[in-house]
Amino acid sequence: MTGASARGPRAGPGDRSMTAEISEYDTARIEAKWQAAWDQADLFRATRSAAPKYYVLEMFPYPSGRIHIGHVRNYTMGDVIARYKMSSGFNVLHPMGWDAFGMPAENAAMASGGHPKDWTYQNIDVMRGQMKPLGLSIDWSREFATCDPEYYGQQQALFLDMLDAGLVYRKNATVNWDPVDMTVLANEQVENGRGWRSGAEVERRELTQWFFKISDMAEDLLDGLTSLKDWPEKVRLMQENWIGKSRGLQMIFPMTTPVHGQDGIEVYTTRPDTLRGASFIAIAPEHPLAKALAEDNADLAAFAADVRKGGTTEEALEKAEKRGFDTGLTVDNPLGGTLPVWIANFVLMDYGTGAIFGCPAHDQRDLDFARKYDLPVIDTFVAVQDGHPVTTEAFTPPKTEAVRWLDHPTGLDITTGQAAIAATIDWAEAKGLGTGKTQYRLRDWGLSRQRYWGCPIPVVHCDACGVVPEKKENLPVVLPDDVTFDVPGNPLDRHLSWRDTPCPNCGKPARRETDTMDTFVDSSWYYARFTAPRAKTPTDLDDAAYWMNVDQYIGGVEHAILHLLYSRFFARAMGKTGHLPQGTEEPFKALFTQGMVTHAIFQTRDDKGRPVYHLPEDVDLDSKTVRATGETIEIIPSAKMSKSKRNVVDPQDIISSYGADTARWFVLSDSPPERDVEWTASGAEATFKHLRRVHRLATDIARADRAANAADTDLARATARAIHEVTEGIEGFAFNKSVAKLYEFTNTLHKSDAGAQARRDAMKILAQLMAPMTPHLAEEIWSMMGGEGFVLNTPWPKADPGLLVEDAILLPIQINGKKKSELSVSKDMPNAEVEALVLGDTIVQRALNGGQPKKLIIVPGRIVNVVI
RNA sequence: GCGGGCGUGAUGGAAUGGUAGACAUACCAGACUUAAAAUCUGUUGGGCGUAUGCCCGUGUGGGUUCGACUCCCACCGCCCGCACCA
Repeated sequence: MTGASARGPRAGPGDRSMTAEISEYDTARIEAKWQAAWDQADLFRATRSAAPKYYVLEMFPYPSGRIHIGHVRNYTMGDVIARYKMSSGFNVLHPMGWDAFGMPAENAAMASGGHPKDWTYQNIDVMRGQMKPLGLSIDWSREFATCDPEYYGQQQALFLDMLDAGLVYRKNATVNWDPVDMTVLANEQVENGRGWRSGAEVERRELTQWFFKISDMAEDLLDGLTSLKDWPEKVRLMQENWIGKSRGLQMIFPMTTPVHGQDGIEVYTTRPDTLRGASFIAIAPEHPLAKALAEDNADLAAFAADVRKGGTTEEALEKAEKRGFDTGLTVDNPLGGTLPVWIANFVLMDYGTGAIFGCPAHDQRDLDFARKYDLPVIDTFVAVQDGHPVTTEAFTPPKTEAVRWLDHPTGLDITTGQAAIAATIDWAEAKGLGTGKTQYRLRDWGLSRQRYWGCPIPVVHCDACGVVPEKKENLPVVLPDDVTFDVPGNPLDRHLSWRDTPCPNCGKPARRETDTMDTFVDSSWYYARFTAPRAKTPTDLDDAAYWMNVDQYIGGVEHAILHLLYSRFFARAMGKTGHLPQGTEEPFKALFTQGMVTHAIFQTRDDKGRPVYHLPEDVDLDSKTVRATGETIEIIPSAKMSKSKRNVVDPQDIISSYGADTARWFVLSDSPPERDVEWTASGAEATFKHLRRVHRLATDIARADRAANAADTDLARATARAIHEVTEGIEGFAFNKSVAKLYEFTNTLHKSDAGAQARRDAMKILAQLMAPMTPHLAEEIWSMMGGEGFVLNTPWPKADPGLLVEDAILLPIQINGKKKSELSVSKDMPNAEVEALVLGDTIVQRALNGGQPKKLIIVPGRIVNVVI
């Protein structure tokens, strides 16, 4: 009997309606049915009990308006983990919320009227409505948006406690200022030195702003990275570089003639070993000395103002030429002689001391500067072999490479930069010239935004008392609703009845702070809030102690630095202010960064050669033409989805044509989760067909009636292997491999000649294994097979170890490392017997041609290699 | 410039020192059909050969090893992150 003939009766035209009723894979009906059943059973509510917990979290979305297929991939991955852990006996916390403050809401209000609040909450409703049909195992009872006063009020409480603990302060800082929109712009909002909305030339302006003291924790944040074993190496490295620890020397060059009360310039350098090569001092245009000099030097003031224009973007800085202004002042060089003091556009005020010594021979920037302004170039070391003086390229070998030192103050001859630096710091400290100092590139986190749609900073400015924290009982400081966006600038500044308020300290008239918080603040502690989203304090320590930390965090790699670093800072800050228990300093135990969903772009060109984009449904892929016009299309594969390129796939369309399970299965299949996955119409279609095949197979198996037979054991073995391999794939975040194994197992089951009961048992296991990926279909099959309760509540299957080991194995035989033959042997056959069988193999004998092998390597149970 | 990653059939990918190409897509062929679709079955890395078979093949060149997609060195190409950080 063949597998094919054993399948149930095929539906002929006559009995079509009957068959349709029983066996049709009706996704709309099946998915709605099971989602309702889960809701009814309140299956996803996270509850505390004696059982172990598992907290799985996907980065919450910004409510931009519609969900994207990329969101589907992100949440499906989390859902696979969540459902797998639920079936494995864990209390699972799998919440969802909205990162709801931010500029797009205000921009929408400016562009088309309306209110940011309405825009945001409407978007949330739409997106929640799009997410629910996906059948995610989310505890919706914990949902919140960061723009809920209930949430941001607690954030204000947190802010006040951090202020109290000295973790927040105010200082002047240079920012990108858009003079038309009258607001501070983030670096990424500056394009070619112009504001991205207004097109106005951006200025660098100094404003008093609020800062979190993240730099205080630089060392701890760096240290903590080593414990994050389940984070991608890449992300840890990016954070390490961002923190940017360096060791150097801080020293003062005395002014030859003190001016404006300054008798020295303090300099920081990581290359004190090149001190002898110093040929000038360069200070930042914002350096106090430069500012003092500018007061009575119009040319200098003009230079500083000119340099300040053009923003602080990377591109602007990269293109900027090295420019300097000679102050005419000099400092004394401790090694003898004097050095001229210049103001230079490439020296940053907020790193180190805002002043450097220039060593043109061993720094390309300094060399460019020296050549331009005709300053000396002094070699301090040369290559050990054929060393030659620096001409047009600075000599900057790795610090680990040994070089020959010329007339070094510490008397060094041949040694590495590393060793020379250490020696010079010791030497300088002994001579009292300076002190060794550790610097971090990480700067304090400026959180002030001159914006309406953000969390108000809960302080009041009083003429008498200064900056006064709002009283906790007055929280939340709620955003006023009656604002307009028809005038540039921050509406809070213009809203007098909101802005003017009595001082919480003395009661006299005072003004509220009108800056709001950076939206990164909102997302820096939401994971903690999810453990007790309705608590009257930022967190509930008992709940936090049970649920924290996040066991698996999943999101885009674009948040590798800022969001994840800020969250790590906040977890520490919340610990210090008593809002999180011990052991939560690293809030995300494991991190997974998933790839994007991409889609081909179909384009033609207009008569001017500009690209014209076409929707996938408008092109014919066989002939590679546009259906309507017959023009030949260019296909750009694997491009990031973008509305303007017309290659966006709307999850809702997919769900309505194929169902949620198809969308979920597709985004998990083929590509490894960390890599991009290409959405193709044929792939989606094929996925649907496969699920329909599984459904039909289940229908057939439910009806079939065949006696137990010898094939039952084979099927049991295949089942055990499937359990083992699918589980391994899920545990190892290789969902594509689990999907492949499920295909394979389905094919095996389909072709199996096993008896009805054996096939039913295998089908039940298949339903269990598919459940994390395609939960609706899995529940449907589970119930068709007579399974009890929900498949989700059924303990995850365990592979019988006895069935995983094969008694007889096919042992490959290699000749000189190439597979030429194979041998069927029992798994634990002694090597001597294997050797005899190998040597008796006809192909081996032919190759040996009567001779003896040079060597015979037997790897028991794996392979044999005959070396001739 | 600095740091990191990747390179395997027509395509997405599998194999992390042991049978390269699992699984899927696409293509082709066959069955069913008046026909098409759907469904089912099968083939498909390249070359030589009637064939048992043989040779080549994981970006390129070299090395280590009985054995290399996998480890090491050099190069080429692509991608990502950071960057006047002294």
